[in-house]
Amino acid sequence: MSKNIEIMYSNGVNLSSVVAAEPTGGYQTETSQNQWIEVLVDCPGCSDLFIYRLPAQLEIKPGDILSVPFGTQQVGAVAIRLLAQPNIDIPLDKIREVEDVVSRGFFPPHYWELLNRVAAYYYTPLMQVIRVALPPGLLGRSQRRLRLTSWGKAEIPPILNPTAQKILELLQKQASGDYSYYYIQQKVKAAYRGTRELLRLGLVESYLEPPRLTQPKLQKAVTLLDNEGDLTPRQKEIVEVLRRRGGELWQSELLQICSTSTSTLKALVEKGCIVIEEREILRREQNPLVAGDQAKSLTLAQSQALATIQSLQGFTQVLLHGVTGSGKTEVYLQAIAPLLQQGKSALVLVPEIGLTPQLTDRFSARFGKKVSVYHSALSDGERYDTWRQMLTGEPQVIIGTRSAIFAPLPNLGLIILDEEHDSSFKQDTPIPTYHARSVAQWRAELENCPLILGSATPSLESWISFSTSETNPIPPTYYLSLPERINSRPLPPVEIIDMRQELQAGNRSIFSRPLQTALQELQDKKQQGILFIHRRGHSTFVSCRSCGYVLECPHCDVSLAYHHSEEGAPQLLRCHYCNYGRSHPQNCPECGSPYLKFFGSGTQRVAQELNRQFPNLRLIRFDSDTTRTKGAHRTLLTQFANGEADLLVGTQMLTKGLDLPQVTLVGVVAADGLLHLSDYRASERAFQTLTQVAGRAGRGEDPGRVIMQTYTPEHPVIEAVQKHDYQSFSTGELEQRQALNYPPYGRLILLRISSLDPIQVQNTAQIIATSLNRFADLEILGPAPASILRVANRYRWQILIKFPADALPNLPNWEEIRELCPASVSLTIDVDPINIM
DNA sequence: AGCACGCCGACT
DNA sequence: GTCGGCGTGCTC
Repeated sequence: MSKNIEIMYSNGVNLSSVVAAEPTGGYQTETSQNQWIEVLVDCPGCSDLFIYRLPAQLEIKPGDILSVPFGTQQVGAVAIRLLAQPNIDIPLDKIREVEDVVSRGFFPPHYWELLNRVAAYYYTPLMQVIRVALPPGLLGRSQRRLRLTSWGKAEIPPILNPTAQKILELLQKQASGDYSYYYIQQKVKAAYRGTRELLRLGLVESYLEPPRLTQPKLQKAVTLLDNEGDLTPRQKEIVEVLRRRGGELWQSELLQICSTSTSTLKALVEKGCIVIEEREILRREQNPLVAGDQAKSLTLAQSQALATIQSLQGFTQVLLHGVTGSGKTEVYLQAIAPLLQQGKSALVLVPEIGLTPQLTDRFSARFGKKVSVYHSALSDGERYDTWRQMLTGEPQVIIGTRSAIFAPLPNLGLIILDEEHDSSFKQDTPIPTYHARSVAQWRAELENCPLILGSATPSLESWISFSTSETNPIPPTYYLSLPERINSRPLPPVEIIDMRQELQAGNRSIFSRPLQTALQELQDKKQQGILFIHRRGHSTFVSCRSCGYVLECPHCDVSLAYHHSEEGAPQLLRCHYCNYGRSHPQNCPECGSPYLKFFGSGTQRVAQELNRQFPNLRLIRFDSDTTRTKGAHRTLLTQFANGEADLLVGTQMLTKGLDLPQVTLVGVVAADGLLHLSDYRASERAFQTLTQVAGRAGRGEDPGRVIMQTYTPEHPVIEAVQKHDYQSFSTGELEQRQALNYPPYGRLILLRISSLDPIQVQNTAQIIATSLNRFADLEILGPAPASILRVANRYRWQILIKFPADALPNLPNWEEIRELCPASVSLTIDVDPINIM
């Protein structure tokens, strides 16, 4: 399969020839011959290589990350290959010198090939791929800034033109009197006019700030030396403390322990008793200390799966299909343990940070300090340090989200994608629009190591490639099943409640009678539950009872969601697409009527309703509103685990691998919100989400139950979820996919076309679609406006290209397609799109 | 991305 | 005539 892909996509801009020079193994040792170096510059639209002179005294190897002068600025770059001769005919005096080496020794073996493959497959410039692979703050770029001169700070200026006046005021308001050009241009329109005036009058000066790069954090460390001199009692005391702590401490710690000051230490340095030196300290996320634990005993299915995994050699793929609560994590842990002994590392990818506290804690408990997390919610410094730490090659476990698939571990022994069906493994903005599962497959192939895909509800892509019994597939694939929960706990029974009947029976509450009873029992029995709601916020839209006017976002074609704030605080309407917010009006903006009504229920509304009906029920809201701050996930889950609440009320976030053994009740307020979405994956996603959320119940000693409210109880997805029947769901769904040539039978490429100009996008979309019609092998769907035409003032159209997965269609030259777009229209090519709304 | 260069319409 | 808007192209 992957061989085909290479052939299919090598017709684009072929960078593989460019970077095929082995930057990893065969470094030229005789660098004195090489006076020049070709680099890839971090600049949009510059996919060509640029040549630079090697400065004397600076050793540069391919793969090093550099800072180079580029035009008037300084930008980041990656060294590609050394040259003995400049290979293009440009005047020698135009070739500039490399400024500096920012980081060395990145790019373990095969890493280039991986990046190239991603770039080729997703039609993305290589530099964009390198950007996702690197931690932020390595590829720097200089910045043009403006600051007040002493003149400008003091002087009451002469009469200035209005823009100059505005800029001067802006700068004077700031303590340092210093802003970037970019910021000023955002704040003041036609800023250049004023800038020029101010520069001419000498009130401001413009300067180029060098790139700000993330730096290793240094801290003073105190080391004990052998020679005891003639010491005072106080000094002896300090030396003794140091000795007891192993002869080495951070200066700050030592000062605190001995409650002393640096002058005392200085005296010890002078006596030759200790040395103080700057040492790099790793910034890591502060994880609470977890008690160590031991390998747990396995069920039969678990140990069979483990035995298979441990017997794997080289590149193999495993689908670990384990029902919710079947103990996949324990299999991962025991699969990794021997690898670390062999000096190898493992990479574990998870969908979102939301579920990492529990998972990382379990990994930390087992492997201690060998575990690091890597995801975008870390600070730049933490990401940088974790990343650099990987380069040491120490055997370790990295747990991370999507982008961690690029973690530069030199000695990778195993890759695990947990919850592999989860759509957050796919990036849809910005480019490259990669799927971590595909990248993981390439990476496992290149590193020649096994890949484990774990899920209770495998994606149909994975399911089909593992269940079709091809003889001797390459790579070897294994389907491993964990059909039962650990300790023989049953899967929870799922009760389907027909909300139409509830309404007929006169129940107008958002809670059905069975759910109400269950909530009441929960309280009486002192048990815990989870309530799943499809949306956050309070109400999905606000409408006027008199004229029917719906409050909408001024920048997007969606209604505003109502967010209820704390008592007394202003009530807020928010756009869930562009985050626009405004206060809730007293009266209808259209007709002035004071009767505004809230429709649709989000987490807030449900929480409010619960408070009204069950005032003694203590609940925690768990959605992206309440988990926005760092560490909030952990805090809320800890509170819940400690029994400080009875009910966890939340969105999708609840479905992602939470393991809360005390939960006996799971309620789904309205399953329908998931079912009726207009893309071909809606059923698959609904099945996965509902099965996963149902799977949170009954994971501990007490049996669980699930109550699922719906208006369409006969829907096949609902029936499959009720029976915990993955097989019949996937069979039915695959038949439909096959009939329409949708994935996994067909492949898709989505062209997203957007612009601020509604007419121009539509025209461009039409032109592109027409041009695509020349390709007989491709099925072109569209152009069509996106289901929400306007988001953040951009009008969006799309064209879906469908073609058979196993054929090698003649694909368009995307550069030519791109040229059909005027400057104001942007085109994104999304290969294997997941979000086609 | 910046920043030059160069082309057009509204002013002295 | 010139100033100053903005579209186009280059950066080793």
